[in-house]
Amino acid sequence: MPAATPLTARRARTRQRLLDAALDVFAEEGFGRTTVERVCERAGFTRGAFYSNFTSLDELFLAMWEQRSTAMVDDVRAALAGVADGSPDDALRAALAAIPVDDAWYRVTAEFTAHALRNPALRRVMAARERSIQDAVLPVIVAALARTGRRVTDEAALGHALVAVHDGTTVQVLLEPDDATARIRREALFMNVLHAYSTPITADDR
Amino acid sequence: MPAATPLTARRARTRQRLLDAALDVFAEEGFGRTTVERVCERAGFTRGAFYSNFTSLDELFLAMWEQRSTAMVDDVRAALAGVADGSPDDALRAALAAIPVDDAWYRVTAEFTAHALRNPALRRVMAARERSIQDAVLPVIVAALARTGRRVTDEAALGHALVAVHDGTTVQVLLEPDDATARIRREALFMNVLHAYSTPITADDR
DNA sequence: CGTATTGGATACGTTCGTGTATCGAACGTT
DNA sequence: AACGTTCGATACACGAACGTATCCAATACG
Repeated sequence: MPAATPLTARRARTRQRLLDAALDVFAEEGFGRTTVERVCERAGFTRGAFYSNFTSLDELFLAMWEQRSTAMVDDVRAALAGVADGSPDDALRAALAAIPVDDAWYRVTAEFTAHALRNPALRRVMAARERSIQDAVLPVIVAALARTGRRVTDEAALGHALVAVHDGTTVQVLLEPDDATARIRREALFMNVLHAYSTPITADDR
Repeated sequence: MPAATPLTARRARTRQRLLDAALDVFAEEGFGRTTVERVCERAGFTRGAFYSNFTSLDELFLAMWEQRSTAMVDDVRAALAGVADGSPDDALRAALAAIPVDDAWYRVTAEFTAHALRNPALRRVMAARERSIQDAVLPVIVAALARTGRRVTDEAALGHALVAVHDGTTVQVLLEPDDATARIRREALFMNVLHAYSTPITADDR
């Protein structure tokens, strides 16, 4: 008889269904307009189920966000790791182009970020995520660049630049759903930034 | 006796007070959690005043947003126009660094953008703003670059890249309030992008 | 200076979401 | 197979925000 939460299989299932529903509803209704009731009905439960699994909507959101956030980082990391020892620039460009542009996830993240700016504790959560993105993605980028014969000059600066470009261009792509130009410009900007923050390794280096 | 809205001086004053209050409250409470009541009490009115000036909270928000948005664009344009015929790179860099990073405005815009992705009409509003930014800012940038001896290769691409970098780095600066590094990185990235999308004009050009 | 009109305040009924307290049913353990 | 435990449903009381309908006061106009 565990003291806090037994966490049986059944419990885990409904918890996950609530988490999944949360992403959908938060994306559809918006961060501030989301209610406990709608999340529950989306998950096929009543509020009773919710209150026996979470204590507040904030708690549910945070749990959902952490889960999805780490999953996203893993996805990106995997996509970039796949570059391996292929052809030079094009493989890298293709890998960057494969980074998913997810409508629902963007909305949730953007609104949560805005919200986090009001709350020191949440701001720390966002800062931590930024760090974990850097930690997970940068090594892979550096390695991929090395395979194309380039050495990164300032890793931290490159990391932040890539995140900024990613975030900034994601909106543009989403706002122009049927304009392929946006995606192309995005990829080009990614490559330009990679280029700006690295130098070719020549034979006489070092 | 005008048919629609007489728009007397008194009316205009309370309208403006409501618009000003709207920015504050939307920034503080968030897009979804903002209520008519709070906006009114912030402006020093009751709901009666509101409903005799606007028909819905959405209408108030849009009016406020258009007003502020064009004001912001004008500010940026003015800041960049000031580069005039000064010293080369540094003046441009200083001008870019002077672009305001406004906490409240960022929150409002970010949340509104997320919301606009759900509504075709609003999405068009955002797209129009993007265009007006390009139209207002690009010529000034191109001119400033020309004074430093550089010619822009792809104006549209540069415009979108600058907006993306602006948006992406603004969050980073706001999330790290007391870290000067973020601002410096921001400026550096701006300059790198300007550099990537332009070439030096040499004597043998053309 | 007086009167008509407009702008904003007050009062009201309604809807919607919340959180708690209670109850019934599915689970798994021996 | 029976029984105790846990999970989720149902019922309830409360509060918040909305939008309208009505009323009083400030303003503009003759």
